[in-house]
Amino acid sequence: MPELPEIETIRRSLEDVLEDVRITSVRVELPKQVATHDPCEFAGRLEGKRFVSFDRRGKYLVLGLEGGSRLVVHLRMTGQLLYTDADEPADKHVHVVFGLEGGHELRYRDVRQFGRLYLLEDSPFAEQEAAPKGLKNLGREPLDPDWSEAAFCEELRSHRSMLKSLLLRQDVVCGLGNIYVDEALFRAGLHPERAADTLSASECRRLYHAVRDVLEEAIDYRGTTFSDFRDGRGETGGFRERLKAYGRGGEPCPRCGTELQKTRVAGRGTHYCPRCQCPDGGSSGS
DNA sequence: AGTGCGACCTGATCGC
DNA sequence: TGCGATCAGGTCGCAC
Repeated sequence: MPELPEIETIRRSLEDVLEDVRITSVRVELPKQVATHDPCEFAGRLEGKRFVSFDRRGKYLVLGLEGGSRLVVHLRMTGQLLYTDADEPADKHVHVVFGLEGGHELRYRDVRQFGRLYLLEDSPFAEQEAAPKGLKNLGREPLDPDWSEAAFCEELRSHRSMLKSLLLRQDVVCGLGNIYVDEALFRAGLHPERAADTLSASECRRLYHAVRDVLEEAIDYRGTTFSDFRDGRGETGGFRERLKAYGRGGEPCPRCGTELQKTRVAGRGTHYCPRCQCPDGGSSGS
């Protein structure tokens, strides 16, 4: 569930409270959540280090530590990183606890236990065996100023797959998940099952801007909370009520009033307007 | 190259 | 009241 806007929101909220803060202890209660080390070694390498940088790559959070190592976190579906007072009670879903100077803790909480923590070195991710494949093969950052319309259109035309599958691929464009793919396709007026290599130049352009716009707006609203997403301070996001398609199957399309459909495309729940996003392309004008 | 599916998990929800 | 089935979805590995 947490996608680019949610990870970016967490990144910012952690930067506010963790900059130059020292880790005093590390407790791993569910070892499988740490992918790179056993609990003892993980703790030993982190204790005493300060957080010095806060970055994001796609859906990965990259926390830089004093000395150059990096704590990389992928939240998958239900992972949370929560900054709290140490005396705040923790529930059974808190699986890793970083004790911090000043009586606080950073807690990794994950109901479904799909998320992973990686402790990596200073060198490029691609050179590290322990780095997750997905991180090594990450595609372009959709909010990078260097990500051009032309590059995106060329990429689209080189694939025959459905738009939905393609936009979900992190090695093509990183950071999109099920929610923002549906939203971007709705905004662009493109059917999720449309073959990528059949898009006209103007359709490519619409999709490019739809992706960027929806991500930027969602960040402005601090992400989308369906059930699990919280930022580092435990706050929910405000973008949910601004979603136009995702989670709205059966409701009228906000643009034309036709009933929004919920189907399954590429194995995912998919929400779209059968009129505004008609399959043969069309010019969904306005 | 692409597609589809099972695996990994728990909790919420629904039908009976 | 409870029990089983189903769904939710990010990523990986595998089969076709």
